[in-house]
Amino acid sequence: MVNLRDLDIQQLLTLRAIAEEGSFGGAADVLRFSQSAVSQQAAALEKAVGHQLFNRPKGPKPASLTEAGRILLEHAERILARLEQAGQELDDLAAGTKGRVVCGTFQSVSVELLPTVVGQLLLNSPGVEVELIESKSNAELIDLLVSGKIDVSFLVGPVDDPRLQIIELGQDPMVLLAPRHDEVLIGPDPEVPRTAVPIRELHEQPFIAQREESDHLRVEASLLAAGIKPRYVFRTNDNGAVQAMVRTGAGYSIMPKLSIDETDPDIRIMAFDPPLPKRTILLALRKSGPRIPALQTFIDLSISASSERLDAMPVTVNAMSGSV
Amino acid sequence: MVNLRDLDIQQLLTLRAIAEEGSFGGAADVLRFSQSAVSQQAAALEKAVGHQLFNRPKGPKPASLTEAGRILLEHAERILARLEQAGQELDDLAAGTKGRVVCGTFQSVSVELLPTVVGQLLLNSPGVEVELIESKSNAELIDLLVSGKIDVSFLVGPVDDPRLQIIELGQDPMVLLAPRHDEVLIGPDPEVPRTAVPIRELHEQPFIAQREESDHLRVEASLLAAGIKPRYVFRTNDNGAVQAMVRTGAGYSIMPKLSIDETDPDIRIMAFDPPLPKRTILLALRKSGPRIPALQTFIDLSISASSERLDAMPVTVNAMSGSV
DNA sequence: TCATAAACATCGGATTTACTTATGATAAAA
DNA sequence: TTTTATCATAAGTAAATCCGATGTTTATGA
Repeated sequence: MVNLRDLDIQQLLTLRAIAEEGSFGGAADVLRFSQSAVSQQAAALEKAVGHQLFNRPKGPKPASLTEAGRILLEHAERILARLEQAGQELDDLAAGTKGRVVCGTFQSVSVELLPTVVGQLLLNSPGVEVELIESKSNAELIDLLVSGKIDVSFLVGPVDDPRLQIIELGQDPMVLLAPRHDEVLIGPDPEVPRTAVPIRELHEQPFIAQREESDHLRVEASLLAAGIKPRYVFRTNDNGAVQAMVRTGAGYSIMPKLSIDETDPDIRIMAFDPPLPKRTILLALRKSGPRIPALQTFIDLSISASSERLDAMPVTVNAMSGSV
Repeated sequence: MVNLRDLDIQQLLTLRAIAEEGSFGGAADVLRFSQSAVSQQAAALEKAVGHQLFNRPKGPKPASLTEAGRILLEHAERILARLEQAGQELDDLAAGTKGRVVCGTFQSVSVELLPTVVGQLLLNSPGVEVELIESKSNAELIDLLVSGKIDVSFLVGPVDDPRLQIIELGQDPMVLLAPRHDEVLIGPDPEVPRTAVPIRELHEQPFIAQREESDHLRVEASLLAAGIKPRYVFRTNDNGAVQAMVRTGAGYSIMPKLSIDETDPDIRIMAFDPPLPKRTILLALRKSGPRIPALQTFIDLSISASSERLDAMPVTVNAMSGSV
């Protein structure tokens, strides 16, 4: 049996060239080798496959393939074509028109930000595949990222991992969801509804809460610190359910703005006075390793989509001194 | 763009092994290389394709493929599979269960001898292809044979070409075709028809002749030498037409026995007294070059079929002294 | 018939490639 | 901190590969 390791792509190229040119010397010319080299390659190939591949009529007559040579050539053509194709696809990858991006995400990002990004990406590069892996846990996403199972991930800040490159996309404020025609928190003049609600008015009001979400725990802590204790009338993890409950007037809810379906006409969104702490939304990548262009496009689109949907990051002293 | 010549089948095997084993060291073990060799091969492959193919997490963590690596691996799998297949087909070729035999032939052989041979060959080796190239000219068949366009050819002897190996299959006698119920040449007693006709009785008899066939020219010369001049009433090159004309009683014909459809019930076949010179039927092959097993089978079957359908070769003095 | 040309094989030598072994570097795990 | 499991790198050597020159064979043409 033939041992694959003894074969060589150069030998297949030579086989093809000899078949096309009809002579060793001709093949040598197109391959930019000496005739001697082609002769030696041909001999080596024959030795490797254990069959005579070429008829070598003595004297000034053209060489031709034996039956074994024809069989091998057929396969060689396919193999060389596939190598070409592989090269082409790698080129496409480099050009950003092909590739697969596996992205870690969590619910509030999945609702609107991510669909926008993915939609724009696929619009311009139909050859690109995007796979999403959703998780509630920052830590799990970081693990997947570091281990290479995903290429990029949205995270909730702060994150400080030396293995990761962090891009701060912006801040996602917590907002109050109220029914459209609510009369309690909307302010004295229904014609000019308030855009911010004093948080002390929330005391003892009925609330729909997310269950065990870290966001929610942080919010609760903030309210408690201000001496405010909401009254929870329902708990669920389903964002849509929360929104539906609010719509019916069963209670209010406090949610990250990103999670909300802002097209819902029966819902009013209001800020807080004073504002609750905002979540920082991050995009994280491995520091090392290749970054395919499609991924870079994904990152760029994420940044631009965030600038429209998230609050800007607060300016830090360091950032200020960095410019000038 | 990737230069195919820089790629190497060993590198593809290594790529696959690394992907399967999840580590360079593991791949080295299954490939029976040192870890260093695998590392160098991986680096060389990456350089050749111009993309990083492996994620190499520092420390004791498994290596994985990058997107480029996955793309290349997909193609590598196909390429390796095709190499396997090529090896398998070459093995089949060596075993005689696959291959293509291109055979030169001429009409009288094509009628019955060849179908028998081909039928038996395909019965035992369905993977074998047989292609027939028919020509009237011995010289043309020899050219095709020497130039490698055909692998083997039936010829009419004598042939003495130093480039060819000649196998004498047997002798094909010339026979007289008469209508079944002929009353002229069949002899005095219709119940006991003669099997041989004295050639002098052919003088001035009506004959159907083949046009310009070298066989026929030889026959005519023999008859003329004996002072016999047939009367030609029809000439055609179509054997079937000749036989049909004879059947209707339009005339007799002299044909090589091999060309005749002996199953025709309306035709009587008779020898000559004295016999006309017989044609020697040969099988010719190139002296040099590989002979695939399917071809050898073809040769063997041709010899055995000929021994049933042709007269044995006359024993020569040389052949006699050769034995004992 | 003899020289020429066209084809492939082979030899010898230089260069390049591709292993192996040994060692280094890194980070997780113990 | 030490150990362990990774991969990378360096140095040396064995092998492969290529070129140039030359040899062999056969058809062609003078």
